[in-house]
Amino acid sequence: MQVKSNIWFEVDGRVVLSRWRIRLLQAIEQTGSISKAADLMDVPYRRAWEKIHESEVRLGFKLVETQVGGVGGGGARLTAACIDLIQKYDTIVKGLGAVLLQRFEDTFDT
Amino acid sequence: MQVKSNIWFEVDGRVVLSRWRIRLLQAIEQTGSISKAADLMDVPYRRAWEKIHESEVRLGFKLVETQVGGVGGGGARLTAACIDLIQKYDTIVKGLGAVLLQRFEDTFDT
DNA sequence: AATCGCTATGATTATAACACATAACGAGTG
DNA sequence: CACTCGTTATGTGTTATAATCATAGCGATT
Repeated sequence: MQVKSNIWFEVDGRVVLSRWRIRLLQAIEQTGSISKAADLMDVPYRRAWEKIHESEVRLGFKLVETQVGGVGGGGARLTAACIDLIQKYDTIVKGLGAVLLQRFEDTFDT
Repeated sequence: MQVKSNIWFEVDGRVVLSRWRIRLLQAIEQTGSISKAADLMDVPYRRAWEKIHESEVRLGFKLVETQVGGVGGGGARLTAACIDLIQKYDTIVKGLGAVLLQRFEDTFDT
């Protein structure tokens, strides 16, 4: 048996940022494209794009600046607002996982 | 925007205990029946029973001792192992929500 | 103008949630 | 002893949700 956790942000009761979405955004930052990020996350492009779009609509601002066509077919990069949000998420979540795991082990004597 | 969290236990990658399931079990403890607990949780009996059964199979021991027929048609009560698990879950989760909220407010200056 | 791979989105399929329905049970009651 | 009653347990069909497949359009570079 193991303990798991998730921490996410909501707007009007709908998810706008979760651990998975954070990883996806970071993958976009690394690869420079939604498509490559989707491959990295092992999900179809469709799903990656949809989740980002969903978050953007709910938040009311863009997380990803995309370019269609051009060299390499196009690409994507994170907006400043997105980078700021990721940073805030990391700050809030940092260390909590470790605390949780420690408590779990203490409680179950592993 | 608000922060949300969930903490759950897994066995072989499958959920065996979550906040929702804890509440369900506690409702069974209070009411003495899965049926009444389901009403309290505002879900059909079918679902309540299924989730409990699922958890029991995955854990390999019973969470709820049921009696079918008899006075009042039957009933249900938590096993000692179940009560122990609930207590462990509460111990682990206790206070984490408050810490999370505090961090959220500090980070977003609310 | 031809290319390339990426964005964007429509259409389809698979999966999970939900609601409905019903059999079996057994302590108490008349 | 036949009957009642509310509960457990489970089958079945339907609906909603999520994942997958497929394809059009773009534009800097060659």
